[in-house]
Amino acid sequence: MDNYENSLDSVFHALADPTRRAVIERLSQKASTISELAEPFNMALPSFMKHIGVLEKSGLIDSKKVGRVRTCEIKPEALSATQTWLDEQRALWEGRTDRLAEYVENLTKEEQSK
Amino acid sequence: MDNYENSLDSVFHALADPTRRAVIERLSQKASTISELAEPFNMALPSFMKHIGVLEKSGLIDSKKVGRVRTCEIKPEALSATQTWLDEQRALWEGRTDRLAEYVENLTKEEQSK
DNA sequence: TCTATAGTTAGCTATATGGATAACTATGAA
DNA sequence: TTCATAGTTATCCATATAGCTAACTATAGA
Repeated sequence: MDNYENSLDSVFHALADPTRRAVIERLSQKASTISELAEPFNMALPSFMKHIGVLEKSGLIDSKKVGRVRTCEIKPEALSATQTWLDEQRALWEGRTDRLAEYVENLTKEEQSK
Repeated sequence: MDNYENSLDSVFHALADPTRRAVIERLSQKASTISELAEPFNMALPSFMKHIGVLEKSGLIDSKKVGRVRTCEIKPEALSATQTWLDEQRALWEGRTDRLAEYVENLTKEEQSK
């Protein structure tokens, strides 16, 4: 199994592309075949397949081929790793004693930039 | 302001690098100068500065220079965008009627791969 | 058995990324 | 006013990424 850091690298990288996020959005709703997933994209199939490969290597999706049809499904556990990391950062930030002062300062800046 | 999709692209991309995540972890605890942030990394300063640039363009951090010292601080709002997206995917997945069956299937697979 | 369907494999290209060094600017301190 | 500190700018390089086309394999259906 990959270590936690490597997995964060590959999961965040996989999510940094709109095509791949759209695939995840589809697969969050239902398992789908390669053709079904590729259909909305104006992209050659081998190009699309690279995105599927990136998602699969990151652990965000899983796929199996039955006959000539490959079906993909999401693996929600992989999303959890990123959520955990993000929650940790937020917890650190929220635990800071200087948080309120900073937050007010940010609000002031936003107000000024309007 | 960039649109939501572009911002997800750049925020996820920014987080897909261990150096940049380490910077975020530090800044979640306290605002710090460039030198302080760069110190733990065995990397030339201009290389490190590129990471700071990526984080700043993504909106994850902010910086201002006073005298010759540049101080960076985290902007936790930018983390929220990714958390929102991830929560949405999880909600979709959790709302599925076939969820339980899939979950059991995954558990079975994990069991087999032990 | 022929043919269409559903992917796959093998290359090619342009651009982006993550690193480096060298040389520079600007500021604080002695 | 000289010197060290803290970044910055300009260039360069190797590798990774995201796209393409062409040609292929394997299977379902007529």
